[in-house]
Amino acid sequence: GFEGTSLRAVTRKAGVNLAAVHYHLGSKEALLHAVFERHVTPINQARLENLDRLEATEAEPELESILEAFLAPALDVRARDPELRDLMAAVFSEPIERQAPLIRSVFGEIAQRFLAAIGRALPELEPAEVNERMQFAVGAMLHLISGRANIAVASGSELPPEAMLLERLVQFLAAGFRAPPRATRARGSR
Amino acid sequence: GFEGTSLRAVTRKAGVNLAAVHYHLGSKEALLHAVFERHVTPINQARLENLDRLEATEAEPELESILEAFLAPALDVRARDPELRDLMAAVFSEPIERQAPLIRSVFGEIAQRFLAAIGRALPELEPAEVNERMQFAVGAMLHLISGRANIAVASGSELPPEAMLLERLVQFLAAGFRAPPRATRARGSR
DNA sequence: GTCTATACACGGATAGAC
DNA sequence: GTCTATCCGTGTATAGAC
Repeated sequence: GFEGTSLRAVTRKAGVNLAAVHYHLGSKEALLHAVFERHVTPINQARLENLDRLEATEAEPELESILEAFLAPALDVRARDPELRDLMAAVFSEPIERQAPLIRSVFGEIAQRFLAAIGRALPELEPAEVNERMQFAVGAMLHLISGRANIAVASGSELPPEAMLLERLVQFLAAGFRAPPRATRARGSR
Repeated sequence: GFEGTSLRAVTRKAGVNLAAVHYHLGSKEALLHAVFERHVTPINQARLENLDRLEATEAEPELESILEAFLAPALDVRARDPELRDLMAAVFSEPIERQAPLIRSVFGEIAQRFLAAIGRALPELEPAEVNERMQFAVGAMLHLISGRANIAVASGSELPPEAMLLERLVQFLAAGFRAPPRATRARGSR
C-alpha cells in the first residue's frame, strides 16, 4: 500500500536522506508519480513499437492485431512487474484532479495513436463511439491488471494464464467493437 | 480522498467523539468498509430486484436484459451518489488481502446469481468462460464509474449521458459475450 | 456499556545549519 | 545541494467519567 509505505522507510532502504526527496521532487505524491512513470514507460514503448511494426507491415491492420498490440504489454505486467499493480492502485486512489495531469501526460499519445488506428479499422464507427468503446476495453484491461478480477467469486485467481487470457480478451473486445453502431446523429449529414 | 479525510474532521462534522468510532468499529478502515457497504447495498438490492422481475416475467431472459439489470443500478450512481466513486477508490487502494473479504461479502451473492443467469442465456459457453467474460464486463463498468474514463484523451468527460451510455455498454458487452467460445478442453467429454 | 479526554508513536513537511 | 532538528497533524490505545 501507499499509505503503509513511509517515506522514511523508503529513504532508509535507498540510503538517501528524507529531506532529499522533498528537495528534488517536492512531495511523497510527486515521488509516487515519478516511480509510476518509470514503470509505465516501457509498457507504452512496447505498445508503440507493436503498432509501428503493424502499420509498417500491413496496409490495413486487423482490429484484433491492434487490440493485441495495445493489451499484450499491459497484461505481461501481471507476471513481470507485480509492483505496478500497487502503483496503479495508489495513483488511482488520489483525487481525480491530481491524477488527471499524470494520466494525460503518460497515456495521451498512446490514446491518440490507438484511437486513430482502431478508427481506420472500423470506418463505419464515429470517432466518438470508437473512443467510447475504447474506454470499455481499457476498463476491462485495468480490472485484470488490478488483481481484483474474480475476487468476488473465488479466493484465488482462477483466471487462465497470461497468453490465453490475452487471446480471449482480444476476442471479446473485438466482438464488442464490431457491434453495430448506435450513433444517434446521422453520419455524413451536415 | 481517503488519506486526505481525517477521522477528526469526520467526527467533528458528525458531532461525535473521535474515540467513539474506534469503540464501535475498531479502525478508520472499518469505518470506510461500513460506509462503503451502506452505499453499495441499495445498488445490489436494485440488481437483485431487476433480475427477480426478469426471471419471473420471462422463461429465458435475454442476455441484454440480464446485463442491463446488472449495470443500470451501478451506472445510475454516477449521477445520484457521486460519493461512491471516492469510496470505491479508497477501498480499491487497500492491499488486496484486506479488501477481498469485504468484496466477497458484498458482491458474492450478486456474482453467483448473475453468473448463473448469463450461463443459462449462453448455454454454449463453459461456466469458466462465462465468469471470465463477466470480469471483462465488470472492469468496463468499474472504469466508467471511476470517473477516470476518457481522462487520457480529454479534460472533461465527453461520454454520453447515463441512459445512452448504458444502452451502448450493454450492446458492446453482449456482442463480446456472444463471441464464439474459445474453451480449450472439449465440452461434454471428460 | 457508552462516551470522553488524553497520551502516544509516527507520518509528511519544512526551516535552517553547513 | 545536503542533512539535522523540529513542527504539526494523523490514527490508535487507554484510562476513566457517566
